[in-house]
Amino acid sequence: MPELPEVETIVRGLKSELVGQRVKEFRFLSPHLEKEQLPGSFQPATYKGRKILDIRRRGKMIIIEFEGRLGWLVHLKMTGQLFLTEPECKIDKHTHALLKFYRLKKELRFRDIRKFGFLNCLDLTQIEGKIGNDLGPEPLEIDLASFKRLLKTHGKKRLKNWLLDQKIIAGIGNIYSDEILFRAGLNPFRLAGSLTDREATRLYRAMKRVLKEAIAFKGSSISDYVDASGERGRFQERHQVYAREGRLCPRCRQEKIIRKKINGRSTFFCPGCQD
DNA sequence: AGCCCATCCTGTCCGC
DNA sequence: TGCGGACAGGATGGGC
Repeated sequence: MPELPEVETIVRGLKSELVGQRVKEFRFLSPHLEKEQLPGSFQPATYKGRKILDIRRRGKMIIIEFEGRLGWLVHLKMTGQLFLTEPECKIDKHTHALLKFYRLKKELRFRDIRKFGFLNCLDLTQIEGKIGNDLGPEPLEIDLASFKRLLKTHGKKRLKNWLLDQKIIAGIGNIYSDEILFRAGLNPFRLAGSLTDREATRLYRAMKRVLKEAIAFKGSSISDYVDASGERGRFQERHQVYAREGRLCPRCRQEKIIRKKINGRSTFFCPGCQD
């Protein structure tokens, strides 16, 4: 479900309400998250009485830091949600974990229809190790020269796959890769190493612009995504190509948006003005 | 090395 | 209305 802009929106919302709050209770509501805990994980009871010190994002991962170097490493995958709600609000069968606080009336819930997501209870050192090994740089922090270098070092990959590869750049998913390539006017089948210097600069600027704009609109809500307060995003109204097969291209107004599969993922683009 | 496909799981939508 | 198949924001691993 969520990509960088959605995860960033969730993290900002959670951070503003939860930093400084002390845990009264943490429990799993269904067996699957508990069963998937990695070796060396902490029991939920370990978290009781600890304050939340920080909440941050790395790529599409969410890291919640508790006192005593305890953490949560959360990935929402396709349908995961992490949101605050009133305790009276009904808990359905897709809600898998619950966190209550002493002072805050609202509770934090982890809900995930397809169960692809994870919530791992680990030591901060383990979390940082996992993240450091698996993820490429942040798209909103990388500089132009490093970006161009990455295009060359993974030059045989198609642009679509290059953008989706979390080890190259962390945080972009299927919606934003299409929107970025449209904004840059680049064909998703092009090889990363084939871009001219000017095209590479265009891609870099499109990436920053699309992601920043999407964050300003609080992400895209296609079906399940909601932010930390359960609100939907509005960037889906600004999508130029994603899920707009058959519609007239908003740039050239000549060709229609088409859909092709790349690596099993639906890819939407304009065959006229994306070369 | 990189592409394609299946896989994890549940829900929705579309055509017959 | 029911049923089967395709598809969905992610990531991984096997085969080619």
